Order: sequence, then C-alpha cells, then structure tokens
Amino acid sequence: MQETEIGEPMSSQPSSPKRALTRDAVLDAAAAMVKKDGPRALTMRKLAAELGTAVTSIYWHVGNRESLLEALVERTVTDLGEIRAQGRTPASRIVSVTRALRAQLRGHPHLVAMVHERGLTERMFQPATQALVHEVHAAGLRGTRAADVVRSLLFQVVGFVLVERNRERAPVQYPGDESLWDEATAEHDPALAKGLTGPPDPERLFLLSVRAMVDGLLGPAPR
Amino acid sequence: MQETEIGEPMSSQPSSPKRALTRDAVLDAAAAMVKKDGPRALTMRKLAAELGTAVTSIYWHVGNRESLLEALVERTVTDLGEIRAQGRTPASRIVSVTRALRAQLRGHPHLVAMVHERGLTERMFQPATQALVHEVHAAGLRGTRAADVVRSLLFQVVGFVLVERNRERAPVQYPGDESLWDEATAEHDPALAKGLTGPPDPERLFLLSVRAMVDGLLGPAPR
DNA sequence: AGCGAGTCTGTAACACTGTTACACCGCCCG
DNA sequence: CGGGCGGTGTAACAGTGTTACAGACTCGCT
Repeated sequence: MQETEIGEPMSSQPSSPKRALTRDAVLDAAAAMVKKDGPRALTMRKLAAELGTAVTSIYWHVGNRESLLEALVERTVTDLGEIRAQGRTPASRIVSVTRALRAQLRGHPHLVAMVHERGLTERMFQPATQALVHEVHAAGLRGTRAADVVRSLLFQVVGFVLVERNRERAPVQYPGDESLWDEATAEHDPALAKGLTGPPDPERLFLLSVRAMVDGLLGPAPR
Repeated sequence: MQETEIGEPMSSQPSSPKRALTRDAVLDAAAAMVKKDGPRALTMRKLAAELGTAVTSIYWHVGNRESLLEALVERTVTDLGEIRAQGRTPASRIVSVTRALRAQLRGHPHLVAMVHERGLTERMFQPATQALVHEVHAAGLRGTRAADVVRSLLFQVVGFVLVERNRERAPVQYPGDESLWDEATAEHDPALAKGLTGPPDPERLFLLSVRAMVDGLLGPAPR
C-alpha cells in the first residue's frame, strides 16, 4: 500500500476516463455500495467494475477486503462526531444522550452490523460513553457504581438497535405474529394480545425502556 | 425432498460403511459442525465429506444450505423448552425469567447469531414471552402497558446477549481498553476509569440492568 | 421373471467469491 | 537514455453454493 497521496499524472480532466485511482475513491465507491445493498453485496470484482478498473488495483490501494471494510467502518465512526446532552434534569440529559446515540446508529444502518461483526463496539461508542460519564457524574454517582450505570445504558442502547434492525430486515416473521396470540396464550387480555401483535413502535418502546432503566439506575441504592 | 421417513434398505449393521443417509443424520452432523466452529464453517462439501457421501445427497435431503441452517435453528429452538419463573415477588419472578432466557441463549452460543441473522427472534422467544406475560399480569399490569413491559424486557435481554456475545468473540478491542480512560476523559474518577477498563462482569451487569429496568417499569405510572 | 417407478447417490460442471503471481505500461529522476 | 517506482491488467488458484445428468438400488406390479 502507498503511504502518501499521489498527484494527478497528466490529464487535466477532472473525472473522465483516465483519472488516476486513489484510495479515497475506492473507499467512496465501496461506501456507496455498502450503503445501497449492505456489506455482503460488496465484492471486489463488482467494486472494480464500478470504478472501471481491475481487481488488482483495488488490492493495491486497500490491501484486502477485510482492510477495506475496516477502513470504511473507521471512517464512518470518526465522522459520527460527538454527542451533546440536552435537557435539565440529569435523567432527561442521560436519556437525550441515548436517543442521540440511537439516532446516529440508525443513520448508518449497515454500520451497526459491520461494527458488531468486527467487535469494534467499544471503540465506536467512545464519544457516547464520554457524554454518559459526564452526565452520570452530574447525577451524583461516582466510581464503580457510575461505571456500571454507563455500561448498562450502553448495552441497552446497542442491544436495542441491534434487535430493532433485525426486525426491520426480516419483515415477515415466521410464523406470522397473528397466530401466536389467541385468547388463551394472552391470558384473556385482548389489549395485551393486540399490543404484542404486529411491529412495535420502536421510538416509543425505546423511550419507555430507557426511561425505566434510567429511573431504576439513578433511583435507589444498589441491592 | 422426501416427505416420509424411510426404512433401512438391507444391511443390519447399525452404523457401518453403507448405512443409508437420512435427513436427521445430515442435521446431526451439521449441528455438530456448527456447534464446534460456527455457522460459517459449515460448508456443503465439508459436511458431505464428514458424512462420507456426495454433496448432492445433502442437497437431496435438505434442499439447500439456507434450509439446512433454518432446520437447525428450528430444531434447537423447539428443544429449548419452556421457562419457569422462580421467586416470590413479581419483580424477582420477572428477573428470574430473564435470567433463564439469557442462560438458554448462552447455552447455544451460535444459535443466537443464527436466529439474529434470520430474523426469527419473535419465534424463538415465544416461551419466554409467555412466561413474562404471566408474571406481568401477576404484577397487576394489563393491556398495552403490559405489552410494552414485556417487549421492553425481551429487547433488553436479547440485546444484552447479542452485545455480550460480541465482546466474547472479539477478545482484542481496538484500540486497547486501557488507552481510552486517562485522568482527563474519566473526569478524575479513577474508580470509574477502572470500572470501564477491561471486560465487564456480564452476570453482574445483566442483573443490575434488568433489575433497574424492572423497577423502572413496574414502579411509577407511564409518563 | 421382467420391468418400470421412485429413491438416493456420484461425476462433473457452472458461476461466483477472495486473492495473488507476473507481465506490463508510463512517468520521473539521475 | 536507462532504470526504478507507482500503478494497472491478465490470468490463474482454491474454494464456495448449486445443479444437470447419469446411474444404482429397492420395491411393487404385471
């Protein structure tokens, strides 16, 4: 792989047939493909075809497929930027951080799965963790107790988004939702059966569970 | 694919060279391979070699790879069995259900990822959902409120296990944990820095967050 | 006994994947 | 002018899922 950026060799045309290939151009094209059809659809040959070049050029610029995906993840993660808390009470500020984090993740749908598969979770959530640490401190918690709270919240948000994405990707559940909740299994609570049938409202569910968890975590002393 | 079970053709030897191949034998071998090296290591050719047969026989018995994995998931899910709650207070009984669910999932490490990738989450958690519905009812909640609570808890457990598995699979985080939390980023709280460095104790963290969430969910009225 | 049908297996191929050995081309520098 | 370096292209290798097709084997019927 080359280390430094290269200058354009000869032609002065900005984007025409014989524009020199750069690492960034490869990453851009790869990012576009991943954004459109997911990481699985990114094959080295298709990428080369998209760029109008040969496979080996791709390899020269990015090493191999794994490095390419890694670079992609890295780039998106650093582009995410930091997270600012909003609200007045510590609890509401914490909730706002989790909402911002979830929004960031949902803004890059494929990223979540990619980061998940590569085990880069910690790295990715550093900014959010930072913000959470600050707010938890502001709420008066210190030391291991504070660390536990932060970690619980991070697990909660990440897990929620993972499950949420899963549901979106698999539109038809098997067997169908409706067959699962009849009179008996719902214990004669039709409203509950209705509530458990069909897709949940993720926004509402997320707020509900995060608020519950924050209340539970900030409230009483640990048992 | 054949529909009915077949009898043994001729030989009376139980497991020797020319034992007829059955769908169950294929599933067993596949399950063993997945259990040992994960779903990715299951290739049709390796599976055929393991069984001492040809690839096409596998295809005849199970259709294709996707169906094979699906059948595997299906079989393990139905084998999981139901979940019984333990404890006296509704809160502790709910917590016990979530713990049992997590234990089930952790008992079949690869299953979680497979179910996740196939979007069979709902199907898989039917027994746990059932138990949770019962306990939430016992706690005095009904209708949509109860449904929300159940769903929040399921999301929580599944998400937690997903994140937890992720951490286990990727032993070396990048960059290393220790470099992330110095004096400044930890806001001069060394105990917190220590708490956030290195792998968490999942058992403790799980209990903590589930209890917090249960407390928050069962406690005050929804806002 | 013959024969056909259904069940199952093996050979060989197709299209596709990531990856690489190797030849080549064009530019810049000495 | 010549050599090296940066970058590209051709063609191959090994491995993947999948399937068309030709058989083998067993059973049941005539």
